[in-house]
Amino acid sequence: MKRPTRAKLDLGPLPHLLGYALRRAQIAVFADFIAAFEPLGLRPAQFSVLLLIDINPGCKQSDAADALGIMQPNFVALMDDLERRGLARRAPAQTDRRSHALELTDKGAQLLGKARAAVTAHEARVTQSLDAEEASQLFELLARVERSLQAPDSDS
Amino acid sequence: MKRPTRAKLDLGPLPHLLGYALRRAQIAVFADFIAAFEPLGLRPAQFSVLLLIDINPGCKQSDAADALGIMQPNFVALMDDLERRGLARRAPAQTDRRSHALELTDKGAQLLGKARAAVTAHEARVTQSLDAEEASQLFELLARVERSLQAPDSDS
DNA sequence: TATTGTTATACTCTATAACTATA
DNA sequence: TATAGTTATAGAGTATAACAATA
Repeated sequence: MKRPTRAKLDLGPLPHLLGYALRRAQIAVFADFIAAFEPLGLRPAQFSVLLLIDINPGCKQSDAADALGIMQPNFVALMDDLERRGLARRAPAQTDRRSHALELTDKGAQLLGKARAAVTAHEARVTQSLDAEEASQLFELLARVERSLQAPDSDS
Repeated sequence: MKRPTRAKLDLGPLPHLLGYALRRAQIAVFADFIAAFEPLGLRPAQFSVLLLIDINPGCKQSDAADALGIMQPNFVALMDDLERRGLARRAPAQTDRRSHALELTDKGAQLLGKARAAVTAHEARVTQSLDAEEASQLFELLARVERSLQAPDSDS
């Protein structure tokens, strides 16, 4: 029972800074996600790529990276791994010989099925403390914060 | 004016996953913070350490790391940098010759003054799309989500 | 024996420059 | 001249094991 006797320090205004509160909540939610998806061998980014390809079959690699906010050079290794594991493939694009049309394999579609079930359970856990109205309010406020900071210069 | 002609893909259920929405909002808020604090030479973690030492002068290094959720080995380099820049120091602790009592230098306190002004302006920017009640609601919901995921086993 | 701070290390994520092959 | 994909690389952030000094 011997507790480490760790003194709890005063965090001052930190918990009232939006960035800090967001970071703490995000870390907690991601920890649940990572633990839940570890048996499937999927990290959050890998899951989002499989999902995106399933919804947009044949999409270009650069469009996929752009949609998920992943830089193209970093997306290459991600796709390499999914392809090596037989979950997705780079098919040749019809019109442009430079680009790849991304597709799920049958194995990838099958894994994504399990992932969809896991994500439903995960989502139920991380929103367990919120009723439907509160959850909807939280998403609304998060989207508004993000949108208000996006491209303050709309002329570009 | 020639736009890059980037196709906008369907993100499917991703925006309705709490972890994804949190991550997007957190990245946007941190981008504002990082840009605002770049002139002061402070990253988010460095600012939080200076703030914590100011509020808890003489605190132990391990307590500071624990309070901020930073692992002790990683905190060492953080403190090394702040000490090398003359912003904070490791004073010898009175009762325990193993531990350090963390303190701000005058220079560190002075920089923290500017940082407090910068953080006030930053906070006003990132909450500009929310009224007082909405901001308070957002903090409440974030804290509740985090707390509901913390230590599901309270016996440890 | 356990704790404080430290070193060494490794893995993930992120970011930029430069290359190739196509357009 | 520009784009799609790639390589190489570098920097943060984060994680664990093991050590010396001290309790």
